[in-house]
Amino acid sequence: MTTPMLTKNQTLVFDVLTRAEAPLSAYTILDKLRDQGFRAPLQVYRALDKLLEYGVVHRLESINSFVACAHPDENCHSHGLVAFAICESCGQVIEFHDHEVDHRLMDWLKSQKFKAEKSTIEIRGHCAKCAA
Amino acid sequence: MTTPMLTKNQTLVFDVLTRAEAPLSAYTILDKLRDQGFRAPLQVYRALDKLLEYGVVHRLESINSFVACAHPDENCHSHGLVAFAICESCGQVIEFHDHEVDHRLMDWLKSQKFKAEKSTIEIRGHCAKCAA
DNA sequence: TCGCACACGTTATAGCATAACGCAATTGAT
DNA sequence: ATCAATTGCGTTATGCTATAACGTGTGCGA
Repeated sequence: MTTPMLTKNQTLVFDVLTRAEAPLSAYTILDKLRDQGFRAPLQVYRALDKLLEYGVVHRLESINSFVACAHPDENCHSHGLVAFAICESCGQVIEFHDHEVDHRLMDWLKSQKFKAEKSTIEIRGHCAKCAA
Repeated sequence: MTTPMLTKNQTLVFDVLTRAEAPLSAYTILDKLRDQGFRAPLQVYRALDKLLEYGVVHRLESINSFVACAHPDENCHSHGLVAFAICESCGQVIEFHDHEVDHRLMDWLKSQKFKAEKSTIEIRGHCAKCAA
């Protein structure tokens, strides 16, 4: 799937996420876009839904927040599983992909005849800088 | 760490989770315990916090729910990472542990000098029965 | 017996997410 | 040209998830 042209709201939300240094909650995004005319959470959530669908934004389930994909040009959906390391001090997120982990998980799921659809792999802790 | 004696509220919450066939939200637990005198969310959350600390209950971040550990007798915290396959039809959860995946993830984190503290691995999809 | 730690109860509030309505613009088939 | 279907948008209201802040009671060691 190739990413279609983004609408005005989608672009605004995506830009905010791209500029952010750390994941943002939907309500934080809303606040940052009030000057651009955003009034209600739904405006943010609707844009996010699409951006997630296009694979240019990721949702971090463990912190109810959203980040721009680390490589929005390629299509993240085709990379297999995505994992995240989230620093609890500075908020920074490192996104990574590991085929070994993918295969191993997929094999296990297969052995259970479990049809995987969505996956969440999130490690919380402290990044190199903050752990010092 | 060995699990200490559970308090009354902790026992009530743990029993509800143990009897449940699927993960429960905190508010669902609350409703199930109204007859036992529960009135407020905090009673549930406080018990859950302890049960999570003891490792006899897991939190499923991607669905804001809680499940009893699949093997509460051993100590789950010493098993390395825990992963879950969550069926979106029947709600059933399969808990599993894979050292290969652990190592692989841990190696990667190490290479980034990232100090891991908590991990979340959750796969949503359809179980063997429901995928048919 | 004083002080501390801990579980508990209650009220209030904060934070995250979606339902349901209606309008406007676009597209594309008839 | 026109109608129907689709999609995005705006608004109000509501529901679900989680915690803050206060106070009470109980047990236990110094």
